Amino acid sequence: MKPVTSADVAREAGVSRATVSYLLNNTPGQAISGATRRRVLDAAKRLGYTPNRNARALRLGRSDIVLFPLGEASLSHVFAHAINACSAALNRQGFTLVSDATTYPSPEQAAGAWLRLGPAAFIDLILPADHAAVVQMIGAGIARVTTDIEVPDHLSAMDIISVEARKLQLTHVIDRGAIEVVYAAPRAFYESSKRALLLSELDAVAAAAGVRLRLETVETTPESVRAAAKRWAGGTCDAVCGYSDDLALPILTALVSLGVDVPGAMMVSGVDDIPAASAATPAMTTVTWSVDELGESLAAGVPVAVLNPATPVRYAVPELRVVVRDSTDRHP
Amino acid sequence: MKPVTSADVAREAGVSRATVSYLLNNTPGQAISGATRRRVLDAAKRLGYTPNRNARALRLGRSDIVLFPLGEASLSHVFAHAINACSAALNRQGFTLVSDATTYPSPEQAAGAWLRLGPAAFIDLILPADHAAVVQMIGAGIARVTTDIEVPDHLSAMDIISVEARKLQLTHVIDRGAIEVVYAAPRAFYESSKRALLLSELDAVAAAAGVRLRLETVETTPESVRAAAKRWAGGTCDAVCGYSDDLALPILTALVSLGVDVPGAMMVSGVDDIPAASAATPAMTTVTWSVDELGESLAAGVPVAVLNPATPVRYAVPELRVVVRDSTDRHP
DNA sequence: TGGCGGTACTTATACGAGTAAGTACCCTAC
DNA sequence: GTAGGGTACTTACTCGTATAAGTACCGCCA
Repeated sequence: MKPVTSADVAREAGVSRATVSYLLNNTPGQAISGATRRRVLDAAKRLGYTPNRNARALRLGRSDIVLFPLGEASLSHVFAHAINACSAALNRQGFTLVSDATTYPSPEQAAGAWLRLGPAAFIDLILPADHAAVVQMIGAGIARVTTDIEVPDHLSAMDIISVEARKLQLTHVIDRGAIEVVYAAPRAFYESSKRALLLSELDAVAAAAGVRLRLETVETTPESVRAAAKRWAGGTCDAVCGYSDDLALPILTALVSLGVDVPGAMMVSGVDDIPAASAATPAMTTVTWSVDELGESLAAGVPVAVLNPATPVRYAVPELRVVVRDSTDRHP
Repeated sequence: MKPVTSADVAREAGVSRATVSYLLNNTPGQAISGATRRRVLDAAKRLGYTPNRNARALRLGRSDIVLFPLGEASLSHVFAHAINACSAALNRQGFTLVSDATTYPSPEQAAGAWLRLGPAAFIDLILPADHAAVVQMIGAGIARVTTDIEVPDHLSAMDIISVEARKLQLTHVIDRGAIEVVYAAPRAFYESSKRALLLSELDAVAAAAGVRLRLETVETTPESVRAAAKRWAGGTCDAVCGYSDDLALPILTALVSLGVDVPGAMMVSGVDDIPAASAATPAMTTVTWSVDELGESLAAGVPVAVLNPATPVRYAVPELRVVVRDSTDRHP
């Protein structure tokens, strides 16, 4: 069964291909009689005509694909919702959002795969500006939609947002009266390039508040978490900030099972707002951001960017906020 | 800056476009001299030539895009890894895997977006066979790669896998000596179409083992989880199976904080193996499946399917397995 | 010396859409 | 009665690639 082309529709309706095209795209400045219009629309529907995407993209010189590289962030609930909102908005405008959850072995391979996809635009949230793929895509005339955040070399906007989230997380426990705070993160983080920035920013927050901040390496394993919890239970610190909910939640349950009073003796908070955080005992405080807003503003930026690929379109990132729950519910 | 076409390369190398095309695709049965080969390759590299994806797809009648609709499953860690494995394998074969994490308001809208994307093949794991999008895509000649699982109407292969996972979960606690089991799931599940199948299958497992099985509605909220935990703590059941780790983990911590001995007095298990499950106190038993295998076999199916879109390619689903941890570590 | 076969190309066409430019017809106004 | 202008179309070309069919040249053998 051959796909139906506009020529088939034209033949069926007894008109030329041009008429079909003008009509279906309702091109301005083209007069088409009511009778013809009806015949053509009827034929198109009867044959089940769908325009060939590749032919159209070839002719117009651009596709309707918008690429959203996700990288490691793919696992986040926050992102999943942002993508939904963004995709819905883009569909309304005739674009197709493609989110790529693949983590490529090298920037070059990512660039290859993404260029092959031939998107009209890409959303740059998790990529550093000097990433090989970004450079190549801009070179290929693909429109870039990015944040209005000032981003240093080798870092992505997401890295900056991520740092801001952790600053907010720390500020929150300090506001709630923490005097000595432990910051717990997995080794993988301490070895990543984002480390330096986050550490200096956190130190600055702690110093400004006159609070003692200690960094510790804790893995998402029962042994590591339990050993850490035992240390802290016998120590002097009064708040633990986990690098993510995935880490903070086990820490919370380990402390509770050791008989530590949370939040009375020790506050615990995470980042991400995974579903299990809200229902934990005690419910865990975490940091999140309003994502529908993000999806909408991403989508809004795309048509603008596509019409003028040379200048990147920048959108505002929605504000981060602390979801205050029992695990830090202590009044200073 | 105009994109470089094969005509540009041909002019630069002083040959015809056909020669460039034959050479770059190393078409069998075409003789090209060493000198020409070098000139063309050199020109292509110097100009930075990349074939226009849309033109190629138009000419060949198929694109190199493979679509993987994710739906609600997008949140699962298991999937994220399967996608990575699959994408890597497909890249090696010249395809681009596009995973769509969007949850569309209607099957028709999903169909629209996916057809616009114009994939050569799609991976059917989360879609029911009678889904409007599946029907339309097959009608459009898009190759379908699917599992060898027998799937009833209105259900997807993922639904079946999901049921098998829960059967395994239940079987495990029964093997460990459970006598009276509570199955906890959110209201959303009980209202979904998968409900009937899962419930009858679970009942069959319980009946065969002579075990009492009770179904309860529990939401992922602190109130709901705590109320349920309190009920069970004062009751007679000795195992709780949560519909997902997101639900089971809060249940586990709520029981522990009520002083219930897990697994001594009550076993707890989930499904998905989220990171926090492994590090919880006690570490939580869950069900997962080996995903690299899945990614590989999906990828292997694609080239076959693309060459012969009429007959769907079926791949075997990797086996589910219980990740046994402390929360069910009791010997019968 | 003419024909055959191989090498190394080129010419020409198709894929399916969008759109500028042309044409045929009718109606109105001078 | 014909020039002008609108309506309702059609013709013809274009996008960048793949490939069937053609051509030109060389060497070899009968």
